Amino acid sequence: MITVMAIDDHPMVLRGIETMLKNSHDVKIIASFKSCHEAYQSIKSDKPDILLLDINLPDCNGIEFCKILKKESSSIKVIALTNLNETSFVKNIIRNGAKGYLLKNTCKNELELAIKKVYKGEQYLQKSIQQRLLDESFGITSRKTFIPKLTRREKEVLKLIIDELTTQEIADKLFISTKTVETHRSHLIQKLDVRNTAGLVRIAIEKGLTN
Amino acid sequence: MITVMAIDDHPMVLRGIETMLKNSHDVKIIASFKSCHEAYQSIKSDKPDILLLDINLPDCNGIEFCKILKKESSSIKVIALTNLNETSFVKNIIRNGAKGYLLKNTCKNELELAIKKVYKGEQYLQKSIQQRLLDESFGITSRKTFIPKLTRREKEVLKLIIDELTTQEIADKLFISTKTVETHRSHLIQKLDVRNTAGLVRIAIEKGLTN
DNA sequence: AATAAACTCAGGGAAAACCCTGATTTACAA
DNA sequence: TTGTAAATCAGGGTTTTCCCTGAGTTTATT
Repeated sequence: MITVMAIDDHPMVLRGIETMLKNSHDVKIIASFKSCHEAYQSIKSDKPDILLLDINLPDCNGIEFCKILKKESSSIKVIALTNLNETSFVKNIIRNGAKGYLLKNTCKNELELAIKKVYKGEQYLQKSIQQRLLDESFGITSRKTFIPKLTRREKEVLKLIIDELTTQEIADKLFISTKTVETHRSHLIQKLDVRNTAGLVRIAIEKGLTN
Repeated sequence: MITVMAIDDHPMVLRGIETMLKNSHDVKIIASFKSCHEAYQSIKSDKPDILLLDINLPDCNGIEFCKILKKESSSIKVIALTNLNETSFVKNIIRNGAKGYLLKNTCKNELELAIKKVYKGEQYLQKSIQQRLLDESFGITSRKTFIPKLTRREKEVLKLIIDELTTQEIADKLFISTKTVETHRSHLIQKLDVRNTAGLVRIAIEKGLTN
């Protein structure tokens, strides 16, 4: 019997999950929670095999929570269960340790299948998500699949750019000259293959370089 | 016994609704559908008392569907059941004949209560929605959830900014002067309460204003 | 028909971003 | 030891963004 916990802030969705899995012979929901905070202790003590995790949650971001869990105990396997149909979120949470990604429009069979696959150590992505990732990699290959190496300083500067700081302000904050910041900026623009600040921010968010 | 139908494209949510109402003595779910199209004939023939209706649906907009049903003078009473936590949607669908508005984070008791109230001819709005409508009429806007209305043109310009186009390029593309584009830019900066292009891109992506 | 909102455009100026070449220092690895 | 990557900084110039005031036109709503 595979033990499962779920975190979602919608009681309706939790009920739906419970109902979908109720008659399964292999999968058992042992608890469900409205927030990460509520779930945390139970996960620690009861150690479920699988966690179904929403991303938009009231108290904390699902991606962050996934990261934390992975850092602390590698045994639990996380399946993202969310409405966010954006490849950037998929990449981001997979990069942070999730093994599956399902949209909430999934059905009973797929949910059960995903849980079993992930339990066995495989990865499970919903078909439509999989297709979109493929399409994307065929379409904009060079840029989107390439993850450039950014130096420590470049990442720092990038974060501050995203926080709307100007070159002058960044210079003041890091105790370096504006000229140095400009150098980092142009390196970032080259490395990330964009044209200006707008592209910098977009790519950084899409690739999750903000963390 | 109050008869209820539900339309939602997420099987999970439909299951949740069914489960929530299963043990009720006064309310009975008689059918549920993934799209308006599928539901239409059943509504016509079986004439349920209440329709739980999502707004974002694959084949048609819930608000439009509500309008159509009301135009055909069916006696059915519509309760919007959606994730759209924006007063504009509430006002819009209420204006088009809906009698209730619930978010999907509602619980069993509230769902049942709302159905009963609406069945009796009363209006039912979820507490948080009600409060926000009140706040709004007093001119209070909470900055966290506040998503300003962008005009058609502003959205167009915003998308092109995110695509790394310069003001000049945007002007060429939209066949307007650079000065006009600059006006839109500064309106965007004001409305979204940011300091520069970086903030514009970040907020737009985070709030999903790109669609 | 009247009001409001949206869209358009202009001038002028300050600030910021972008681009290029070139250079020094530090650190770490081959 | 030598080479490479990283981080630092400068000069000097171009382009873009940002900000302000002001104003005419179109479109939607009432």
